[in-house]
Amino acid sequence: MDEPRWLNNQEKAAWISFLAASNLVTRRLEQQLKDDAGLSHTQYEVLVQLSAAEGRAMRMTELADRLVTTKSGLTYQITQLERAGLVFRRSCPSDVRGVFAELTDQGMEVLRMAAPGHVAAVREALIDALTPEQLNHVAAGLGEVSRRLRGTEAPDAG
Amino acid sequence: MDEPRWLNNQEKAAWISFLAASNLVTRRLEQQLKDDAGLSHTQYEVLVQLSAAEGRAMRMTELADRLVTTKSGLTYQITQLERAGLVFRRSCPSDVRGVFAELTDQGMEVLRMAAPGHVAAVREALIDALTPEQLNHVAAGLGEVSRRLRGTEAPDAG
DNA sequence: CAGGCGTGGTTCAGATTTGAACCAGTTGGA
DNA sequence: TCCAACTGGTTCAAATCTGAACCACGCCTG
Repeated sequence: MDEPRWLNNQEKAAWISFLAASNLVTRRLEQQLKDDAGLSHTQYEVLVQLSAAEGRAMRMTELADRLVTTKSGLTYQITQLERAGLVFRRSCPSDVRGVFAELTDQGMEVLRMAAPGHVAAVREALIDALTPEQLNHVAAGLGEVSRRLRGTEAPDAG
Repeated sequence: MDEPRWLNNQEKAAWISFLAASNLVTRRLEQQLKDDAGLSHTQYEVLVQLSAAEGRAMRMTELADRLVTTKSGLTYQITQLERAGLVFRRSCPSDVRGVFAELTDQGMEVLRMAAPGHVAAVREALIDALTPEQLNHVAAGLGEVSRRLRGTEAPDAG
């Protein structure tokens, strides 16, 4: 068995800052949304995606894919949002199995109320912490990382 | 109420790639560790931290801090690891309230077995996806982000 | 030395996530 | 036409996470 290629100091630093930033930012935004809008970050993202979609509606699988979550996880969250009146399900005309999640007016309104605070938090946590040039470097790097991972993604199990 | 400073396209792209990369990488590594070593990423990180610590032991709070998790979450995971025989608790001599988590030989061994596969996965997901220069840019940016967030962190509630 | 406050960890109930079935409908080829 | 393989979503039990209480002890001041 070959000696694995351990990380050198630069690489280790990159990895550690990636992990830390990922956790810290996630945690911070989760907090902010919960406090200010009573939404989890996942829920907020659902609203955002739907609000930008054709007819404010999107298929479950497509949505799960965008949010990088599992089918069963999304089923749960959509049920919650439906209960809260922010979203409703309707079946897909072209495929009986399919389900659309559609944003309600109330959902749109909640999103409108939540957005400014959320954007401010995103700025504070990430955007305004960096120079525009730094930000572009980060975007380029992480964009590449995402593209690659999406390409070799395992099929969803749930 | 002032119009919030919405994100421009560059900023939006940066934010989206950050979120996607964060989720995708996390998910991928979680998967790899579970499959190859039967550990969650949190558990793996506990072993890593302890293995690098003085006397292979660390205080609970310190550990929770490093892992960017909550006290109660760590309590749970340490209990799991203790059950598995990879870690044990012992009390702190200088402060009766304090608890040390200490790595067992078996824990060290499990870490040794898991590390190569994990490092390979980290390389594939992040490190080797980028040029060294890109990687340094990313590290610099995310390092700055982490530093800031750590500075203004809310006290742990759990 | 008492009293009040802060800290270190744990406990607990409730919310969420996960992956493995599972059901139903769709598709492609024999 | 028929059937096997696949896809879209849901369900379920088990694992994990979260935050609020809680307990016990350290620390500081009067």
